[in-house]
Amino acid sequence: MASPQYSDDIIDALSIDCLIFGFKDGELDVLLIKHGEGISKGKWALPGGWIRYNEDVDEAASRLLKSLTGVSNIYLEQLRSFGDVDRYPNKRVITIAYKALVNADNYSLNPGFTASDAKWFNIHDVPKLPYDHNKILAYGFTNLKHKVRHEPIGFNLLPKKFTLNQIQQLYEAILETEVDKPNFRRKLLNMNLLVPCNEKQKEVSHRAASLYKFDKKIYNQLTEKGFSFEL
Amino acid sequence: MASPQYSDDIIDALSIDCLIFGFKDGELDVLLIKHGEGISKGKWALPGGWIRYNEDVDEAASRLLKSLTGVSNIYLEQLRSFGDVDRYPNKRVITIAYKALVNADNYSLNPGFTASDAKWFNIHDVPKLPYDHNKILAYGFTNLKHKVRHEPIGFNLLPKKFTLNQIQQLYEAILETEVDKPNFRRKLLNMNLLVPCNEKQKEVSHRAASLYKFDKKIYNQLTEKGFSFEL
DNA sequence: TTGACAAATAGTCAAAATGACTATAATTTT
DNA sequence: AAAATTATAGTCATTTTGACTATTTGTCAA
Repeated sequence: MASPQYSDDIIDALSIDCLIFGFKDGELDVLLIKHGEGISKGKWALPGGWIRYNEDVDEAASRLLKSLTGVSNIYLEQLRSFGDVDRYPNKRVITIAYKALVNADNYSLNPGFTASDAKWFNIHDVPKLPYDHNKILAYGFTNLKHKVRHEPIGFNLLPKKFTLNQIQQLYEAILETEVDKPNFRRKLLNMNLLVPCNEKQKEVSHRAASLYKFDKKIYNQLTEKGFSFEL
Repeated sequence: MASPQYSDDIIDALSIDCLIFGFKDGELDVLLIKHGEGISKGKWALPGGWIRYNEDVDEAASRLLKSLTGVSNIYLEQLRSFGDVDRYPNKRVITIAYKALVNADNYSLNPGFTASDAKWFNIHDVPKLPYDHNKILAYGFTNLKHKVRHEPIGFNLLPKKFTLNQIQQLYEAILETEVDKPNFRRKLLNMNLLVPCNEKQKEVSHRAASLYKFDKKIYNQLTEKGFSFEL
């Protein structure tokens, strides 16, 4: 058995992959890195890597994401693991996938470690990825579609203050459908999840919309308890 | 690095644990085994073990469950993995937890392999388990509570033909709450998920209830699409 | 400065779903 | 034959929905 000798010894049969969704200009994106070395050099892939013997798996996910992309301090949540025998070439590697939602505007990408580049890709414009990364992405996207109907999700994907239309566009981007505007706002406002900022958006070439923010307490309550948001 | 030499070589940093929920006489149960050997000999724990180099992780879960308890041919679904540094004594082991729902009546338990005993425990009567197994159980139970509101679940937990009261008891056991009977049946029947068998239950000492079964097609549709069943 | 436009926000209304009940029906046991 | 039990049917006021129409507030271009 491989045993931990140095603090950065890694567990060799187990990797981590991060699926990071971003929202920007009404579009849903995914964060990919370009491998700078290794067997997939030059290919775009989900950011990921190996787990050390002396760190929790959750910690490993945050560390890897930060070292590869520069993105830190976000809430990563475990998606599931993928363990088919042949998912990785020439070696048995099981991977644990993590998922996070971020506001793409807030993150400047700084590729590092074994990544030569890092970039946001539109969800519908993702190239063929190595290993089973397309499968992980598909699973994560489906998972997000389900999630959006049962708990609030905009907190991480939207700016602090946002308009009702922005949050509607977010729902539409995730669910890949269009919804009726008046009905959407009525339903959303009735949940008491949003509080008005008493401010208007600026620099738009038409009537400015009111800005809202999330009520943190209600948001957490609803995340805990779940709700139903059918559209 | 440990390398695969024989087909039953195992991956040493990674284990599997199975959380099996059963429903019987209106009660929600969990399946535990008694360790017959190893560092937890004599203790009750979730059935689990090691993954071989030449099997998918999903396969490993089924194989282990069967060899330890005799239960086979059930749909095991991955729950999530647990990877804290200190979750397992003297060694770094990350575990992948699986979950299944079965009709406890249909399964005769046959302890085998490293298990000296296998038994159903009422969900509220589970002893202190080794490692982080109580944490896994708690996570899985919460997961089940959420799930029951968003997709049909009785298919595996109930007998082929069942009464409306049985399915209501199942919901009450999972959600740990009581619900209004007429309203529950109205809501359930309106979903078109159930089809009447045109049969009555037998050998009850009061008015016999009609038996229903699931409409497989609608069941699958709803599982796919999700729904909202707020109580 | 005025009218065309764009988008935000308000309001209408019938239909459906919900929650809290009450009433009745079908059995079996005493 | 009455009492007990559970199934099933029905009532009704309130809330939520879906599909709309209408109005307001602003920019921009002629």
